[in-house]
Amino acid sequence: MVCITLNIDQRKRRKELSQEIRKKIIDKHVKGETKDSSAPLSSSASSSNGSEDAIKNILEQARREMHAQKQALLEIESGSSHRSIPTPPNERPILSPPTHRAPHVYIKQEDGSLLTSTSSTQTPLSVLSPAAFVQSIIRKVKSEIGDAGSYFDQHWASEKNILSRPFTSVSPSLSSSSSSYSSMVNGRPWKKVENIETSQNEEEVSNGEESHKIVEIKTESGSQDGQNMNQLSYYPAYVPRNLKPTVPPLTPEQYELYMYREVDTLDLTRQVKEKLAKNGICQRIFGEKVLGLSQGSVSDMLSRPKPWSKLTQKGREPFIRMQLWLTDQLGQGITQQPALSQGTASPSETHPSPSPPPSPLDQEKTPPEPVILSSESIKENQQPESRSVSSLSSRTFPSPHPATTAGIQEIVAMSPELDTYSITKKVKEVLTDNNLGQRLFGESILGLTQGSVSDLLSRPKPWHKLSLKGREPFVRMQLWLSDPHNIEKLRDMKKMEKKAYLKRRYGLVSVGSDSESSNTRTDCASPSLQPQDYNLMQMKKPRVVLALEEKEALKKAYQMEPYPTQQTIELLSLQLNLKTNTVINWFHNYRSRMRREILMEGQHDNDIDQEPDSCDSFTSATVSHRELTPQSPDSEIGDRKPLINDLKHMLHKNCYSKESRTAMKIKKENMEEDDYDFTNHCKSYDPGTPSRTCCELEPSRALREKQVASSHCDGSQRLHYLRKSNSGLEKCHQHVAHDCAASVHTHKEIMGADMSQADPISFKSSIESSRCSLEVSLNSPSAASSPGLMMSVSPVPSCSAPISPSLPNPMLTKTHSSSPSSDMVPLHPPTKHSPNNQRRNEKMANLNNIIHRLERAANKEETLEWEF
DNA sequence: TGACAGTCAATAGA
DNA sequence: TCTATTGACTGTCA
Repeated sequence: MVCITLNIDQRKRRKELSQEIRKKIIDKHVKGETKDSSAPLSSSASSSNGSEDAIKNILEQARREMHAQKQALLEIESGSSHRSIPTPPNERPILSPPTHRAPHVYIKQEDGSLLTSTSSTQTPLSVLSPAAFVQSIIRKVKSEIGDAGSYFDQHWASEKNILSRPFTSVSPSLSSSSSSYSSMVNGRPWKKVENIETSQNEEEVSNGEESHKIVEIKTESGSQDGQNMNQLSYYPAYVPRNLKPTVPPLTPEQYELYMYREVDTLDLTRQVKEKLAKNGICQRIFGEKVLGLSQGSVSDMLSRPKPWSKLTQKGREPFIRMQLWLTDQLGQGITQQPALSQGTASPSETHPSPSPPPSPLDQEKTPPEPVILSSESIKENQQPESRSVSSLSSRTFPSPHPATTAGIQEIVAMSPELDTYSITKKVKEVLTDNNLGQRLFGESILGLTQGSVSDLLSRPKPWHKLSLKGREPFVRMQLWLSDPHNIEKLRDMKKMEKKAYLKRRYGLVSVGSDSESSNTRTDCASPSLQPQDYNLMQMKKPRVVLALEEKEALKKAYQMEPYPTQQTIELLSLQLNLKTNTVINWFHNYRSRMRREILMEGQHDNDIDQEPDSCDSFTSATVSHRELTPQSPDSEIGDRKPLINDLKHMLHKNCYSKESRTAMKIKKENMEEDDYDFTNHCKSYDPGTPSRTCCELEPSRALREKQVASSHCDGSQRLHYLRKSNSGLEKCHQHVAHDCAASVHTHKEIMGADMSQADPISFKSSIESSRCSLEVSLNSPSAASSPGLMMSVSPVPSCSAPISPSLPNPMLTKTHSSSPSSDMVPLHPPTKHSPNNQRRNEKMANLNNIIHRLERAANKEETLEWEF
């Protein structure tokens, strides 16, 4: 309950913030209409708006002052570490509207239909998430005021959090770090540690993870003293920082040169990326030698360049350096690498920004770097783009949606509700029809690994359940779908990947730039396996694979106690001989996955509900739910809408799953062994016709909705809910009367028997048996408190058919075998796929547990409402 | 600190 | 070879 409450609060909070952000953006864009729209793909501001300019000037002035102060502090202080400096609220620069386009977007309408629109006018939002937004403000302020010791790192640590992310440069690692930015770059702590332990020099170890670690560390430590940088890289993030970055900061004069010039950071970074790629320059080297930043920071900047207008002075520094580098005005050590073909369209030629004279600073920061390698760099500098394939994409698959490079997150933030199910469905179709693998798609388009893609495609969360970050992949999918050349491009990538693979395989290319580099481990990997790599491999933590019995035990434990106490966890770990962390992780994962799956399927069911053959009453109930649950932030019911809907979906799913529908279409299936929980219950049950199932399920849903309504709504809203649910029940009654009278009778009998056996307070005791979970729900206060209701239509129990996991339960078996009449009628006929049933059961358990907790919490004050 | 979202990546299965 | 599963992890939030 606590958890749910928190969710509600979080949702509320996010919603408020989201609205606030949207409002800001809208305001901003409304104000910014006069902005220079000619800037191609520019996310930089060209604010010509007077008031904005004034504000901007003030801010800039303030920044300059702060900068001066910081510089002074920098001179005074040395090696200071983090200091938490109280930060006054600061303004958040708002992005000028990039001119990206977000072509066809499937927009989920209120009525559930899809609206495909060309949202060329979509205005981006430079926001990661509402929470991140707020934090970024704080961090930004910190970086602005910044303590001297963490000035540089603070800058990027904060700034990059609000960078807009391009659609194209999709790197799994980067993508994964979108919201937090950190390090998601993929870290497997233990791996990182190993890397850290084993590598003495980050430049020697090109392991991607390690580089990520470096990213993380450097992000924390920021631009450090050059000589210490590498060393610091192997320290935890809390390592005291040095003040001096690898590359001395640009002088105020240099800032001045660019300060008021509009720079298309997007274009700039694109050019840099091209140049890096063409010249095979490693990001890490580039970052350290040219920008004075870690590879991660470079990667971030290149893949998610912040609009110029949003950059602080310090934030602009790297971009200035980039310009200098592009124009060969920086220490040209890097660009003079053999592999670097200077002829490669130096963007500088086209870059509008003036080229300030190379400063001594530049000379310092770009010492010749003979170390640079091509193979290594190739990979690394592709890493920001995306891994392997995506690295190819950076060259050959520039961007399926160039415009979206303005910042996918902006699009996400501004995106209307998308139908994730439809999108994923479509994507799956396209991928399948065109024989395009998930891996390729994921790595090059979504910036995710195959597993994640599979996950997303098969179990897309409802839009409203996704955080901004979580919505990103779906927006990318949407954008990709709208790209008329998406398939061709992906195919090209596939070819390129093949070529790269062949090259590598035959020794032409020693470094993986192909599929194997699909993970960060190969980023910037050295051509050959280093000794430390072997060490790493040896030290690699083996993946834990839980035995079936262990899983079953955990599942049972979960059904009994979804949120196990520490004691329970320890007990389980002892009994199962597992690490407590493994048990904890398992519970986390299981809860999360059950939740997600249920939601996803609920969403799917919603779609199906729209179909003619779906239950009218439920459809109406669904609609009514939507209608009744406005998204007003201050509305309790609104806040609870997701929850209620979730519950509804869960119930719906479990009572009316697609499997059941499928099964119904498929005819009666052979009951498999692990369907025993259903088959045993259904011996007297004829899977029957779809209509019958529908009838059976409908009441339960309506009933459950009623319960949910009772427990989560107040006043008139609750009444409304109840009316609706009653309406559904009435319909169900009708259905039952017409189509499944016999079945209903059976149900009644069954329910009578069942309910008579029900022990409302046998939560714990019921755990002892395998029927635990579902019966927990059945016997939950709400269920118990509405026996009449149960009796009248009965499907609830069927809905809550005993979950009894897959392991046979003597008790259960006995009960059902000996007393057919007491068998619960299955919600749906057993499906052909036994895992589905089992999964459904598990989900049911999950659902019921949730409901149970809700009801338990609401029971005290809502008791009367349960009966009607 | 716990719950959670999101993700990676090893592994299993088709 | 591709996809699905899933243990583990990071970062965020309250």
